Amino acid sequence: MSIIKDLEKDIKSIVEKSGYQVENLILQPSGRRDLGQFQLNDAMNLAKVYKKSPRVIAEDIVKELEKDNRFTNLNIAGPGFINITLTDEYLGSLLTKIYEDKSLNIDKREKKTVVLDYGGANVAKALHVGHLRSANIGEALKRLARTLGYEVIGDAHLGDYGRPLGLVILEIKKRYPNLAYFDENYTGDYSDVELPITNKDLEEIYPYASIKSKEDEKYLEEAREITFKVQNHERGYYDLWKRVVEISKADIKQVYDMLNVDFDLWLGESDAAEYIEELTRIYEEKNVLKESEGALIVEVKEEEDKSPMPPLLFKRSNGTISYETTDLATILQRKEEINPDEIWYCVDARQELHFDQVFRAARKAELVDDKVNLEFIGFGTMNGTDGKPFKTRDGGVMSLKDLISLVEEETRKRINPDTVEEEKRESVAKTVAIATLKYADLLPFRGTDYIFDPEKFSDLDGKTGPYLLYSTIRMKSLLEKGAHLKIGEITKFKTETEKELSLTILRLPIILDKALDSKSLNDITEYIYKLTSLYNKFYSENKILTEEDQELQKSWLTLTKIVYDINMMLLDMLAIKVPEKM
RNA sequence: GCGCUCGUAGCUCAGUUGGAUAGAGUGUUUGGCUACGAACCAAAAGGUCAGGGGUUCGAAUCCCUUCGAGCGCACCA
Repeated sequence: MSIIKDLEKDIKSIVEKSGYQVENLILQPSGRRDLGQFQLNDAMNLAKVYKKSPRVIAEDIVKELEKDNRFTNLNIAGPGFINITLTDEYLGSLLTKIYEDKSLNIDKREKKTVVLDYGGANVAKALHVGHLRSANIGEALKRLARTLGYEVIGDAHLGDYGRPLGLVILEIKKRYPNLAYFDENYTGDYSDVELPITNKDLEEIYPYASIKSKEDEKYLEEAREITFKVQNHERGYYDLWKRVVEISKADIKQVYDMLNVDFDLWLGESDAAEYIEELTRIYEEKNVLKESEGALIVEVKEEEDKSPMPPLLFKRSNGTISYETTDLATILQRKEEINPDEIWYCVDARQELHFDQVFRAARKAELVDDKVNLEFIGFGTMNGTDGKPFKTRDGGVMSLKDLISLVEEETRKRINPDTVEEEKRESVAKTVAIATLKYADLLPFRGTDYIFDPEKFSDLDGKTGPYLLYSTIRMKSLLEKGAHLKIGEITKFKTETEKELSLTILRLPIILDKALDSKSLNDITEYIYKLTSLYNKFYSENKILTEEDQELQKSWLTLTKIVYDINMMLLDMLAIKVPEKM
């Protein structure tokens, strides 16, 4: 158990010793730092239960707390707030313990297997700014959950099924009608066939076909037919699709690599398609499929629903499979291949209704055990400065690659030529650019729609990724220069800043816990900024390496090392890399 | 129409299982480098927490209501 949780438990038992039962005692930072480091609000709540004045209860509790020599400056304020301050010796000893054993500043949870579905990439479509959030949030959530003891399997769940594939193949057929893939008499091996199509072509072909299908009914019908052929593994069409997926996947992977996003599985919707037969059989056996207007549906509406709840479309009237059904098949696939305790979906908040339907339909056919938690982790939309989904000046979407280059232009200008060797500057510029983007994206609460302004994303001062990298590198540099000095114990504080910093360090486990509960990273991005800026304040107040009081110097270096280690851990959790120099 | 999410400083956002004096960055004004790395630090100014009502010892947070915004409502994914 973490030190802060231990302390909470101790205080809880002290409160109980004073004669009061508390359900859930929370030791929170005092809102009045002039009165104490922590505050207890329980006296006010207990007043109702025990029908006593909260001040009297607070006095009883304080009387008991005073017997403990770890606390000092105990006082009661306002209606009954109890303020608690730790003695310097005690606070220092707690920090020393953390220096010696980092695991004392983290609360592991019981092991669970989780499949995390994130990324949102689609075949034949370039990753654009809209994909940033799922990638960043999903990756960080995965790392956070692993740090707290879960086994997490990240799945890219590539969008490689449905109508888009029909459109792409159709357009390829229009442009290259003589390809062996379209030759019914061809009996050879398709891997020998030369395909004159690059990823760049695909990125142009799909939007072209998509627009055309909206204007040309006949074209759309042809695409539907091809979709059907591919979904039925028809020779030639299916093989070409596989090729297209490979080309596209290689490019997508490259962008995810840049973002330090790493999937354990690169399964796609089409892999789940293997399970559709079995899925259909289960749904037929459970007798939950209904025919409606020529299509097969699952009713998912419940009595107490206030909101509209349309039925889940299982099979379209033209025989093709909807994406609701591939999502159900994916659940079945994960159940059979992985058997997870939870499945998390890190996707756009606008898909909430869709997943609500899918989860209900899954429960209805008992695809997974009741205990298995299916969780929708929706994130907000990135809007432009006009409040509408972000578009570039010419009205198009901005690709992630373009965005990265844009920010990179700014970071390149700021690299210190005295510390970074010339041949490393390009890669450092890229690392800092990625940090800028990721941090800016993870700063708002997950569910918030936020305004995306490329210029603001390129800002390198203040509460930004570069600030954190710069500060962390400076800590490291300091530790290296002071490597010959004593370190390992905190026995002395000179100013309030150091104590504040120490208290912030102690709060880490609570922050991690909260972040995993809310499945949002903004608690962590806020925390790391708070910790770093407090450290920078401390840094500017003192000259550590030239300090003559050796005990103080030792305490300071130890504090530096603890903060440095936490920063490195948290940045890694956010999938932000720290360059050696910048 | 029904439903979901939201409205906090000039701008971008935190803060909501109810706690004391509502925070941060940016922008504006100002001070601090012959460096333990200034992509830093310090200070000032900036708020009827959309409006109104209610519950409570206590409300940005919970309830009701008005106004405003975004999103979603089966054969696209």
